[in-house]
Amino acid sequence: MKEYTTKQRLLLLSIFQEHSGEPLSIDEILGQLPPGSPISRSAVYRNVDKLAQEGLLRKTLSREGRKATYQYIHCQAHCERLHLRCDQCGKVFHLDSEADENALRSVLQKNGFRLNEQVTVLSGVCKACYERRGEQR
Amino acid sequence: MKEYTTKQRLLLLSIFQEHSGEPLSIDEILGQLPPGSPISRSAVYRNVDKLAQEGLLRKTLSREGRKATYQYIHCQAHCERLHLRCDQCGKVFHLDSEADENALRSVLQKNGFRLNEQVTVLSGVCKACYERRGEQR
DNA sequence: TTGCGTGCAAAGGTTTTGCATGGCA
DNA sequence: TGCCATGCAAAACCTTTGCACGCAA
Repeated sequence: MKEYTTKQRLLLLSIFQEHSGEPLSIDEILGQLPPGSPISRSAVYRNVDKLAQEGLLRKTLSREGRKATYQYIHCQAHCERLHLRCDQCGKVFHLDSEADENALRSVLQKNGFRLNEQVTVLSGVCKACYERRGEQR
Repeated sequence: MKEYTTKQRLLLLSIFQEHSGEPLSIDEILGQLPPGSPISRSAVYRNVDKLAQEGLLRKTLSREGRKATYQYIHCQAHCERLHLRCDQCGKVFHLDSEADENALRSVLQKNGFRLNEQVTVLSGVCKACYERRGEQR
């Protein structure tokens, strides 16, 4: 089964790279495309599905929980680093130091938990987002 | 705005408590109900939505990504413990020790990451699931 | 008794699919 | 040239909504 690198696929990848880490719904993807882009709605559906299967995108629910969203995973599968993901903006952050990372790993290991690099994220709210919301806690 | 505790709501809560931590789709919920249960599909939709808003359930995507699923959060909002969630079975585990937990927290804090108790989970694959799949790694 | 929650059915919105055509390898 | 991916439109599917009625408080 041959695979083709079409301009539609490349278009989508470029959109996701521009919005690295942000979750985009199908409509948002279509909205981000330059006007007159040679891609149909169904091609968007088919491509993001494929990209998600390949592990390049992560599929989640939109904040309102109505639509599916996709976000680019810029950390490759072979990348050994854990990361944090913000529930508000969808951005993904690396840990500051290797020591921090090792601390996390050792806890996980002790608890019999296997790391799955593609999905090993801590959900929460990042500094920028909770400061922007003016919360104190 | 008054609120009523209906038998439909109680039925759903009992289902979710029985399947504590497992993600259930609307159809699975309906399937789990005793035959002839006095509840309609739309009441299920309305109730799980409400329960999710109240923070009793978490809404996610099914493994195939086609349907929404809901899982019971048995850890109350005031519960200060972090937990691990298995992507395979949806079960939620507490950390073994308080020391482990503190180690995690300190890493998060150092990285300017705010904990959101209701969503602070580590995704991965639990021991039971990866042993069942017969994987080595 | 009041008015929210329910059940039913229809509407709405999202995603998938079939088929003829186009374009990458 | 062969065959996968696309585009379009229809179908399928999931979820929400309107309305009259029932039931919890």
